[in-house]
Amino acid sequence: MFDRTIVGAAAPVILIDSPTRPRCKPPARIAARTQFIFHGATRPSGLRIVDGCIALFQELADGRRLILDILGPGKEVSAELLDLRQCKAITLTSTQIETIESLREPSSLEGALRQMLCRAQEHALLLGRKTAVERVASAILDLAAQFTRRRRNTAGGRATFTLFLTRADLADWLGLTLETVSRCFGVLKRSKLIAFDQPERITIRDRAALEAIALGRAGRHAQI
Amino acid sequence: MFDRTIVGAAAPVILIDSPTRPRCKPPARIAARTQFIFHGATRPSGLRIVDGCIALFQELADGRRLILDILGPGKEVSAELLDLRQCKAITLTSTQIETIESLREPSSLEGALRQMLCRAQEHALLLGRKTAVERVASAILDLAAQFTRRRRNTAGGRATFTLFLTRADLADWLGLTLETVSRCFGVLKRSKLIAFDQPERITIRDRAALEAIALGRAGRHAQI
DNA sequence: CGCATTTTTGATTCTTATCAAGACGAGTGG
DNA sequence: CCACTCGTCTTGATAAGAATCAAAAATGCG
Repeated sequence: MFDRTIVGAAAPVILIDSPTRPRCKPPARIAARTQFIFHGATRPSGLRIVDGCIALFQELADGRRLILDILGPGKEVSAELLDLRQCKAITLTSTQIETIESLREPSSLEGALRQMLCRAQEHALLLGRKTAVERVASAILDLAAQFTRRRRNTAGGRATFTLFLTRADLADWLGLTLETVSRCFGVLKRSKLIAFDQPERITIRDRAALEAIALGRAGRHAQI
Repeated sequence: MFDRTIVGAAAPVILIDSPTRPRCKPPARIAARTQFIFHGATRPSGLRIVDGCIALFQELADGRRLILDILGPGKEVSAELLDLRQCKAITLTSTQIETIESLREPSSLEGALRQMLCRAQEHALLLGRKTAVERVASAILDLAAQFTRRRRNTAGGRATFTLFLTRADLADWLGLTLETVSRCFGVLKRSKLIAFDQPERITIRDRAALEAIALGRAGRHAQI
């Protein structure tokens, strides 16, 4: 129940409840659904996601869960960014990370903090004032930006990407239930704003319309 | 419609739509409901709230508003903290500020960012996963911590403070409507967890119970 | 092939939003 | 001093949106 595995040489990363014990020399690959927390007391030792997906989340006393942010390739995680709060991290797919001991300028941490705060504020607006469909549209656009691989085939606003989050993860991120998330995907699919055969391979078919909904430009009671 | 007033000597603060033109030598007093934005391009010039209350907020395309944070005495505001996003600030009561050019160590900004992020994450949990009553209970506790004056009379968890926010402000902060906020105040009042004669002078009568609700320890369907 | 997990869909309930009206208080001018 | 207005707060009736409960498809895996 308390499987501690150190990632990296002197890296202050503790893995708990890890279903596997990944090789932990950076760059390391961490198995999907591995929960890990950072040991805050030690020296800065940032990690950058090379490939994969990590969710930062928080829990309420009775188990209600909220995913605070979804981090994709290029995003940084470190004790300084995470230890603030009882915030935990979990990989949503097999994830490759690299240490970034090298670029430890003071500006780096501040920039990362600023970016996280920026995203947190945007997400607060989503949670506080957007409808279910607007939330899902926003999430799809955010994830498309983070996880769409090749630039080609992105013409006309089109983009296809892998959803590393289950409907339940999305629900915990967007402050909804998994059924509502599923229904919103259905609505957007039937309206031909998105397309998917497998539930985790999403294609954006009409980015402009999706953005209009996500930003509330379509109005609160848009029929879609 | 675009009334620019510079606060402080070289302070990069722009007041727009200010109903009055306050004397702007720091420490300055700003009238209630003065909206102001910071000019981000200039050099760091933080402000600290001496007395009063400022709300940071954001708007959606169709006018839906979300207050991101409520700042009381001791809290800092600056271009670095605010410029991130189309986030605006407004005083909720007559507010006195002081410049903090003096303590411009690099650590200060980072600490302030960290604190804002911490509060933003806590608020995200509130917006995403708490019920209306839980949100109002959380807000009351937060505001009590920020705005309760004297330590005396705080025995037994009791505390009385002035609510600078209207029910509509609270609604925009908590992702609710003003009617729902009012009803929740009524519920908490009838349950004797809080008391008030004037709607803006709130007394906490049972802090422990309020905390239990705020933290979700009472369970999602608590009868109160 | 069976089993487990995830997703979808349907029926119903519950919470909160919306719409509406009245109460209260502060400020204004006769 | 008293109507009058304005803004805020409270309360009630109703509606809408999302949650909950339930069950059936789809998918992946050993």
